[in-house]
Amino acid sequence: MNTDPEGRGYVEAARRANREALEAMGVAPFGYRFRRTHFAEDALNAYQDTMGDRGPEVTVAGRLVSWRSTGKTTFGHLEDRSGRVQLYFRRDTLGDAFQVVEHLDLDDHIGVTGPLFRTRTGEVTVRVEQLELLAKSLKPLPRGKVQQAEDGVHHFGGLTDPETRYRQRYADLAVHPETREVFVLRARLIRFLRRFLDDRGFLEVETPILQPLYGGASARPFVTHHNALDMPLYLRIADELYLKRLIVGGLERVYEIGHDFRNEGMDRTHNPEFTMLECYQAYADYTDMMDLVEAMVSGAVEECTGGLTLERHGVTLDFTPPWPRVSFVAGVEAQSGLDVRTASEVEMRERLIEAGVDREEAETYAGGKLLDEMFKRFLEHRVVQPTFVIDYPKALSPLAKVHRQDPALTERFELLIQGRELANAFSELNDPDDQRSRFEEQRQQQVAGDEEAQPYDQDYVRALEYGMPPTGGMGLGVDRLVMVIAGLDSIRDAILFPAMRKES
RNA sequence: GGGGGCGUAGCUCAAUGGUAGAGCAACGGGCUUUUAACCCGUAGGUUCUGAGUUCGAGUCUCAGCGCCCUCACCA
Repeated sequence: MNTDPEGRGYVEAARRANREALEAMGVAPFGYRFRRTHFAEDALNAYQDTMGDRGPEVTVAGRLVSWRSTGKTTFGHLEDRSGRVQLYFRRDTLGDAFQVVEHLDLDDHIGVTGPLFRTRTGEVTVRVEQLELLAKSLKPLPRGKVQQAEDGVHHFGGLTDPETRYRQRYADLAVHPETREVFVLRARLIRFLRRFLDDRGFLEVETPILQPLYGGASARPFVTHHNALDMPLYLRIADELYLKRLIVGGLERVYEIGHDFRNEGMDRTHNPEFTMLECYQAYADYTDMMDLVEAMVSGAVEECTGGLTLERHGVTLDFTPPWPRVSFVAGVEAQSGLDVRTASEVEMRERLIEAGVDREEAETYAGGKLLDEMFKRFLEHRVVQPTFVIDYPKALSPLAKVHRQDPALTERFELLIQGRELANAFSELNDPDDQRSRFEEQRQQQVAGDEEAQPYDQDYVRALEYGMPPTGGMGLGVDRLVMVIAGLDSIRDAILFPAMRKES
């Protein structure tokens, strides 16, 4: 590569030469402000065919996304957040200003003014009479060519490398309107979730992200250090215990939308920091939370897509309530032939091995882990349509209340869609003595080497001792809901800046 | 963490172990209604990094870095 002293290539050197040429003729390469009268989309709509060659004058601003010079004439497209509009630059219209046009580059930000007309090929276009350079682009975006044909939009080249798309999300967004659309949809979804809960009397709150003691889920935390206090702090793995303290405090209905942090593996459905919605409702139980989730998620799908069905990989997902409710025990038994409440661990392990689990691996399963494997193997991945799996075994659910009709079970449900957990909810355990003994169990597991065991939170037990009303609680993975609604296969496509290794 | 794949021009990709190429982008010239504009010409490379095998490595071997897929764990 023929580089200048700063290590840039010849392509960038050419843009810098253009910048210098513009500065030499008194054109500032970076403006301060610009007032537009129309977005691109509005400009297109402002033209009527009866107007002929002299449509209304518009002032638009945006980034140059295409550029075709034919000598004394140049065509290009300007893109703003609403879309694109074609620009037409004529030497005899612009006079001396045409020299500026000759030093523009693809990706520059400009503002232009002029009347609308329709070209010979039928496209509504701005005949540029005034031009202002707003920001010079010194580095070309990795832009492919786009051809709009009758059978759809065709892409030629462009930014396709996933690593570059995530690391340089700004370039991905600048080049791909469809990427911008995902995050517009994400914002609309979160706005809907807030409004939904606000309308039902839930109070939005903020609880600590830096915590002296983490809890509320089983996961390994990130640890940091507070210098002034000289003590370790943990990034929260869940909001749960703080939100329930607020229920004790009488706020009755609270929710929080924020980031949780879990120091675990990353893959297509896991990012180390992710967005969780948790909400808690006093005097409610898990059946109330099921109604809430059903209304909230189906409402979100309708808000974002206009309908209640989604096409995903050839399957139609139907969000029309009510959704099927399958009991954990019956669902696993239907596929495995075993009732997990009465079957022996040996029987369950043998059944898993028959189903294809490695024998050596299966021999290590016991207790809650074994039940979890039975669930994963015989139920979870088979659930495609929105479905509530309800009444989980007690061993799997240390924070949930015991089922009022079966002491082996808890009042808990998960919402599954496409074989994935989207939400998890309980009738919350509010007996402080019971909670204390469950923390004791966790402490023993921690001593035994379980790095995900939950630490004993004495302050939380103290709060429960003051009396927490019966409460229904729910947590929902917002990134995963975005994935479902936007049809994304990787959580990285639902997060603007997904976690990446340090760039070398 | 285990297994598999990939890394070449600004972008997208080629190249039997034998002179590293193409399209687009860039630069120069031409063209006053084009739209993947077109025509003529020019330039552009530490083939991810480092060792090794070889007369000779983009290609083969080893190590490292990064990304993707997959399995395990977790939402």
